[in-house]
Amino acid sequence: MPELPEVETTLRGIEPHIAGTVIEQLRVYNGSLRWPVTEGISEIVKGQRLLSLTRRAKYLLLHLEQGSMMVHLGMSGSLRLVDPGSERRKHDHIEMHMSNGKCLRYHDPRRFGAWLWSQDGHPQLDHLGPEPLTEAFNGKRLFDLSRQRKIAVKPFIMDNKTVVGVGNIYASEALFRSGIRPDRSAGRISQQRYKELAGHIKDVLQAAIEQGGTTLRDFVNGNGEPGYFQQTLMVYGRGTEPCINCQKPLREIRLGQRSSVFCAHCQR
DNA sequence: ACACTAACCTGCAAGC
DNA sequence: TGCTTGCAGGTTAGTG
Repeated sequence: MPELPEVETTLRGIEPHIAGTVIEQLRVYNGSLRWPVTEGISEIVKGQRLLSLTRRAKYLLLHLEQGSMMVHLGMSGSLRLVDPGSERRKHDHIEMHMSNGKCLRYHDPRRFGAWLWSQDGHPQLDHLGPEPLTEAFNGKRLFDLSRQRKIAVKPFIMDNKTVVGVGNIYASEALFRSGIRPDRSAGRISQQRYKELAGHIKDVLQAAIEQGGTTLRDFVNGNGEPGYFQQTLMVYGRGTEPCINCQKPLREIRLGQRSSVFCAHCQR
C-alpha cells in the first residue's frame, strides 16, 4: 500500500477537484472490504456537501455536513479521478459522482482497504501516535518509548502507537540512512541515535511526498500519475544487490513477517 | 504489558 | 502448458 507519502499524494491530487462540491451519488459495487462498507452509506451521503479532505496517519477523511467518511487504501488501494463515462476496471469497488461532474473511483484488488461513514468519529483513529512530520514526533519520544523494550527497532517504528505512517518501505530506508540494523533491540539504542533516526524518518517521508510517492506496481496519484521515489530507494526491494555505500552485498531477513533489507556493514 | 503469529484477499513471478 | 508455492505497500485479533 500506499504508505503515508502515497496517501498524502493522493489527497493533494484529488482535493482541489472535489472539495466543496456536493455528492450526487455514491455507488458501491463491492462493499466487502476490510470492514464492510457502512450499511446504507449511499443514502446517507447523497446530497451532502464535501466540506474538506484531510489525512490522519494513512487514513483519508472526507468531512461532510453530517459526519465523515474514513477511507483507507490498504495494501493495494488507489483513488483516482476519472471520466464518469469511462468503463469500470476490475476491482473498481466504489465510485463517487460529484456535482461538478467529477467522478472519484476507488480501486483495490486485495480489498484490505476501508470506506466507512460515521456521524461522530472513527474509533480506528483514537489510539494513534503522533504524525511523523510534526514536532510531537522526535528522537526523545523514540528513546522514552523504547526503554526496556526487546522488540526489534524496525517493527517498533512501524507500530502506529510509536509514530504513524511509517511502513515497510520507509522504515527500511530510514534505518539504512541512520546506520541502524533493523533487528537491533529497540531498548538498546541511544538517545543520540534515535535523534538521528527521527530526523531521517522525517526526511525520507518528506522527500517521498515531494517525488509524488513510490510506485512499485500500480500506485497512482489522484490523477492517474505514478510517483518517482522508487528511484531513490537505497535498500527496499534490492535483495542482495551491492550496498550503494560500501558495495558489499545487502542482506534480506524477515522481521514480523516483513522482508527487511539492510547492509550488515553500514548498519549496526 | 509485551512479543509474536495468523488472518483478511488477489495477482504475479518463480520453480517444478 | 499447467500446477503449486511464496511474496506483496497494512492492520487487527488472538495466543502465550
